[in-house]
Amino acid sequence: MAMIMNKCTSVTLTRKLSHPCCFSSDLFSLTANIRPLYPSTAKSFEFPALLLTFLNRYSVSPFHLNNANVHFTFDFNSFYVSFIDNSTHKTHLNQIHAHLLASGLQDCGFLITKLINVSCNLGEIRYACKVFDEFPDPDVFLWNAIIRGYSMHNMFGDVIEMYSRMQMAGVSPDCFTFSYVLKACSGLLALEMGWRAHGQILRHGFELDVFVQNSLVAMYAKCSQIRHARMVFDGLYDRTIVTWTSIISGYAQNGEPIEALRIFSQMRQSNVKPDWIALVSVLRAYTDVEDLEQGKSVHGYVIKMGLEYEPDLLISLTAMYAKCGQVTVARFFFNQMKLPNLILWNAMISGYAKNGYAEEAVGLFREMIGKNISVDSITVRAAILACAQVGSLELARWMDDYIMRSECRDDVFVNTALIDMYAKCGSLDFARIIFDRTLQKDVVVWSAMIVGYGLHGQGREAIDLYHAMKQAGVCPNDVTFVGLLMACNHSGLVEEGWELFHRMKDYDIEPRHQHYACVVDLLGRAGCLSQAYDFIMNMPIEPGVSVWGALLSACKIYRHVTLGEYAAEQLFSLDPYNTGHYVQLSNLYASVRLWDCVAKVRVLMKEKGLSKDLGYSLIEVNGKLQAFRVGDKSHPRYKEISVELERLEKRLKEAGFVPHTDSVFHDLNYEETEEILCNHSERLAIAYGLISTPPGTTLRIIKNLRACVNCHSATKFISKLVNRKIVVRDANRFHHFKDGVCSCGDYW
DNA sequence: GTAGGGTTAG
Repeated sequence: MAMIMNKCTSVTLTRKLSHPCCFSSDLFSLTANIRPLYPSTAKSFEFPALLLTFLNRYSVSPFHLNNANVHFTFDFNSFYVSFIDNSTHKTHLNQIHAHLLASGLQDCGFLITKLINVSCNLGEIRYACKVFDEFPDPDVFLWNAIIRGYSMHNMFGDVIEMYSRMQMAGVSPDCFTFSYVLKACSGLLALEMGWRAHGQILRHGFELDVFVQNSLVAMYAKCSQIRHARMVFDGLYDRTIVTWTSIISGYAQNGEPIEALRIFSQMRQSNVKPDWIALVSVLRAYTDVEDLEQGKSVHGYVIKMGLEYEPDLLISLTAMYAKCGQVTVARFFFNQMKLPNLILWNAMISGYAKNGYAEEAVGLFREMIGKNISVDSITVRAAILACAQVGSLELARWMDDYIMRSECRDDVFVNTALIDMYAKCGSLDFARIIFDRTLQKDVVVWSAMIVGYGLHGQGREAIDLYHAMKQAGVCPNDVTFVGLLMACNHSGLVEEGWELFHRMKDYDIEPRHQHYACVVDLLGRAGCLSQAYDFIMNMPIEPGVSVWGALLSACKIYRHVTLGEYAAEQLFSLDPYNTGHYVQLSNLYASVRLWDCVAKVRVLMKEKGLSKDLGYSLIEVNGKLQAFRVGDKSHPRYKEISVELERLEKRLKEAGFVPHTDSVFHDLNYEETEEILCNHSERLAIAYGLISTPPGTTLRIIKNLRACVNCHSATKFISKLVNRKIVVRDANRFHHFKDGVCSCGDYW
């Protein structure tokens, strides 16, 4: 065997190999000959395997080796490339690096570039940096390699820093550099930087590069500049699936799912076939608009394309089903997943929470914690939303306690959700504690607290907070005013509410349906029904369900049948399948004893296949929620409850309580009516609360419907008779009963 | 060696 050194970059090997069977041992001897040249590397690598790869590259088969004198050039660069490519650890790279330096190859930039790329692939970004810094005069490839390393590890700040160092070093960027830089701008939401990069791209003449173009579209979309993204997109002649996906997801991310879907159909017309990432974006848009049918058809397409095993696409499908209310289907997918990732957990939990499956949401959240799966602020927010729905203060306390010990404790979004949760679970005091300890309160934090006060009918506190908010230099928004107007309504501050409504224009806030509905409610509460009607007629926007609903409520309170009928007509045409409107009208008729009309409404409902929602009340005792339905006798302690109920009834009568009979749905005779009223679920819950808690304990009740006049009146009496605070959350708001009065001032 | 995706939403 002969070995001729050809300077430092290659050797030529000539060898006559004797026998077919000896191939591996021949390789071994070959190795043995090379080894002294490279003592350090030879020790650490699977040298023969590498050499075999190498021989293949030069089309030297074992056959050749066995039958002829083999004569080939051993190229050192390729040799190093093989070594670098096959490295699996930093120590390998370090040896090669040392060897390169020792062989005088340190100037061979492309090998160092390779070394840096592989280091970065192995996650050794610090090491890559060290190698980079030791290289005397890096070219654009080397700069790109180190920038790529930072980019692939989402270290976008470092990408930008290296980019500016590169510019200072006087090295011109290329298309690759700009792809990385734009991606970093997207990641950092650094629009200013993105603008500058765009300018430089034009100056360098890279605006026609498809990668650069796609990166620009994505950057503008991520930085909420969807119009600019669109301008770039519209200017493109060649659009790849990546371009289309960027603009589609851009619209979806910027809250314009309809436009996203419009562009998707354009894409289909251009005969561009979607891949799984494109479908993920499309699914997101259908998820946002909660279009189950279209979502399902995407699912069909996924199956047709054979993409149903793409894990991340399955996650999007699960999220779509969960958000569109198909939680059982979603759960099926969820269960199929071997190792659900955080996004999937979040999609499932928020799907449950959003669709009223609060128990399931909380259960899944507990499961995550039990399994030590790390959660993020999105998980926590979905769980908080579920707790707010459940309405259990005990559960709310548990959630709060968990968050205090987690990394989310200073997250503004999480704290806002906590304020909302406590308010909805009946405790403004705890809501206020969260509010007070939230640093850097933004307008939404202030608004959440104001809405909380509104929910509980504490109008004065809401208005005080509004002034404090302005004092703190925070500008109110439309939600703030919804909270304020609601607060005024719920506590009878008619003048103040009217005044606040007119302050909205000082902040350039266009009133929306909710604001108008609040004003109608305010006027209605004051008994100014014709003013309320005029106000509606002069609205600059078409009055919607909430506005007519407010008018109908007021008509019911003041027994104004003709106006009430008019409002109901509007409601029936806008929202024909909402049972509540029919019940309201029926109650209005009942209040003036127009039993024929009550019957007519009942027939109307029957024709439309509607039935009155079953009322139920929940009461929390020792952290457990107990449900009571109207006339429910299934409770294990029903006997005791009914004894207590009778006792209460007797005491109520003695105290001079006269049942109101006009709020019932049926035109029954007096005795029957009274009995049904007595069994109203709220009363059952109170009776149970009284027998299962020590004297003086506040009773907390949650109802699914609005409070009825009779129960409301009775609960006022009871609060005085038994000397208890009773907090009732109905479908609309909170009632705090104490000493015979309710915080709502008898208007709700 | 470059570009595109998902979970929340007061």
